[in-house]
Parts: sequence; structure tokens; C-alpha cells
Amino acid sequence: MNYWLVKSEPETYSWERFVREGTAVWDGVRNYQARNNLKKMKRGDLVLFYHSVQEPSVVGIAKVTREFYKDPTTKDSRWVAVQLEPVKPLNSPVSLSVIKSRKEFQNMALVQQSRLSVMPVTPLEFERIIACGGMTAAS
DNA sequence: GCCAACGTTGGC
DNA sequence: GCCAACGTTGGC
Repeated sequence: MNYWLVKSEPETYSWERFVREGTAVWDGVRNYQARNNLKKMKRGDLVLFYHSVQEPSVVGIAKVTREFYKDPTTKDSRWVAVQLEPVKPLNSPVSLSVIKSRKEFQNMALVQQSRLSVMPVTPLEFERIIACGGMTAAS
């Protein structure tokens, strides 16, 4: 299994709305690097859901329920979408400032490449992030 | 609100 | 193919 992180501005699409709706088509990505990451997602992969801009932080865990297909929001066949479902919120959000302050997270794309919106996360990083959020892999 | 980083566009 | 101009993202 692989692990990922996706960003969303809560004003545009929040974790709360994601939970309310129970599913999300992750479309509208118009960056090649982010798109390439979408294409690598497999059903069942776990995804950290990150709120950008206001109180930037990882707020929840999602999973991939449909692998990539043509982005329905454009005729341009270069772009793809995946489908995600919420798994559970973190007990406490893990803020970007905390992530930036810890040595073990310095290699994350979240820290190094602030504008990338879909990125891989290593299994260890995933485990440590959710641990910071008061969760364990088993829970 | 500002601005750094960075991706894209288009003129040459 | 280079690069200036411009637009967008997202941290602060």
C-alpha cells in the first residue's frame, strides 16, 4: 500500500464537507507532477487530507476508492481524477508549523515543495503524522 | 495583504 | 530554445 497527501483550501472544499458528502471526486488538478501522483494511486491507498491557507494542517485520513480516470471537468485528456472517501478525522489536527519544526518531516514534499497539491508520503511519515494527531495505524 | 516560489504562455 | 511576462498557490 502507498500513502499520499492531498491539499484542499477549506474555503473551496473542506474536510467537513467531504465527510458530509461521504465521497469526493478529486478533479481539477492541472499540474503534471500532481497528476502523475494521482495516476499512481491504487484503490485502498491511504491519503492524508490537508487544509491549506487558513490554519494549514493535516486534518484527516481518506482512502482511494477509484483509481484514475479522465477528469470530468475538462475535455483535455491529459488530466485525470480519482475518487476518495473519508476514513476518519485525526483526533487533533497536525499543523504545518509542527511538521516544519520536526526533523523527521524535513524531507516531506509538504515542507520542500509548498505548491505541490498531490504528493507521496512514506509509510513512516504517514505513521508519524497520524501519531502526532493522536492516532495509530491500527485505530 | 504581501510576496516568494514556481508553472505556463508566447514573442522572438 | 530562451526568457520575460504573467498567473497561481499558499505560507506568513
